Amino acid sequence: MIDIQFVRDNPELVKEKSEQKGYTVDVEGLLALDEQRRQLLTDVEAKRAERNTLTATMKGGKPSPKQIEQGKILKDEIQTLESQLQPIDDKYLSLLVSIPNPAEDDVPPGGEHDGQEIKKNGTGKSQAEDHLDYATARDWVDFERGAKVAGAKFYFLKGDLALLENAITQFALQVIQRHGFTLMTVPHMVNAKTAVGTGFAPRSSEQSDEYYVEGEDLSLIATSELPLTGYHADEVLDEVNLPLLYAGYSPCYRKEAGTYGKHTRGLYRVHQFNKLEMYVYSLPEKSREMHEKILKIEEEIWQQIGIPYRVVNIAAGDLGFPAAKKYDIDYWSPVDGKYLELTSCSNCTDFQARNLNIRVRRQDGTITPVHTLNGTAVSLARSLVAVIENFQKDNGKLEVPPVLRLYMNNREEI
RNA sequence: GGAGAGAUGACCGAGUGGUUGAAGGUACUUGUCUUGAAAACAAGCGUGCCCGCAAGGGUACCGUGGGUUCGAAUCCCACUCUCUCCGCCA
Repeated sequence: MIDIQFVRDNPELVKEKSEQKGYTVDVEGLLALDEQRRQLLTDVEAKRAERNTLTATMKGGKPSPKQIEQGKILKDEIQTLESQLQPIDDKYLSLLVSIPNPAEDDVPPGGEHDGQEIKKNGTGKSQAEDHLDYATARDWVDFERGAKVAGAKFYFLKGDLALLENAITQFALQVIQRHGFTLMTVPHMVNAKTAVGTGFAPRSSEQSDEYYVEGEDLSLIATSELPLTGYHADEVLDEVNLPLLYAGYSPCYRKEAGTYGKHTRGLYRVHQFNKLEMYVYSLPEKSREMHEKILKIEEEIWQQIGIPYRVVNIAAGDLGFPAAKKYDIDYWSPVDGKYLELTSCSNCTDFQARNLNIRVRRQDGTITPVHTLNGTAVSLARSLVAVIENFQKDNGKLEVPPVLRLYMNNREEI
């Protein structure tokens, strides 16, 4: 959630920034409730102070009937005030959490198509065979049987393609380990508190992309960002230990409801895929720098594998609720003749940390929310699409990118 | 899944209705002593929110949520988690 003090100090800016992200928020309503809430809180606390003073006079001895009578009156008054405060408090909180994290000033305005290309690397081929036809012909992927055992958009990877997935994972893991990330396996389900705190839609929401476990307070994770954010919930971290660099490896489960019409063929958009994720807990003043660093690591991975790509500074309207800034890396698709999203990294500033009460004790003794960042190292199903499209050889084989051969029994092609 | 025990501050650990935000200890910070360190001694040492320019004041918090009471860490109810034993099991 956003800092209420920031809203009090910058009501117009908050409104503007929210609209820029595509959210209509009731800032005036929030501030009015904030005002009411503080007034009532002051009243309640004054009454409680009265009660505390009264009970202090009754310590030990037997209270007189008169004292008890006075206590009963105070009790009623407190209850009345509290019952007035409760609904205001609830409404106040629901309005507060409806405000998205404002985009940073260097985020371009606009929506999905307004991202700003800030870099291009490598030149791609002009054409290639569609990855699904290519992989199916070689018996590397089986969507039909995936549908049989689970449903549409589920799949089996087989043989060399499954091995290639493993190779990409291993390679990426080596890269990020060199940069200081600690590998973690994580729970593949999280409770509502963690999911909502991370910024994912609550169970009741229509637009939720998560799978829920019936009868349990659990949802399947859409990314290891969820458990990795919850990992330090309700903790006060020590400044000397920051930044904390975690690498989460897990399957990601997504309903992908409402994505029809988007690029959906084959492995590009599926209900389940494995992902190696970088996650960072950072000092507030270091988070922008960390964000650039995560981007550099992602670039390093794709440069070394040899995939042509571009980097896009995502526009405000396409950022998502908790992110203040996001970079996507889009790979060159010779099949579609354009760039398609491959990875992304976000700076969520103190937004998730506020929700989940994750703070840092500074050297000077003050305590403040940390900043959290996440970035894809490799998102597997999609990485396979990028490699298949960009490494087809004339002899009908798929070249194994040189840096991956170490993890593929030194094979040069498959 | 069954039975039992438990959950208190950074940590250990007292506390079963009334100066308890919480004894005592450890750790930490500062000071005295010391050539320096250790030891010893002294002082300090939770978080959120509200009011206040500040100094400071108020309030809440002893797993979570309800309840009883003039008053709850302490009594009652529900839930969550941890530990031990049994069962099951990769």
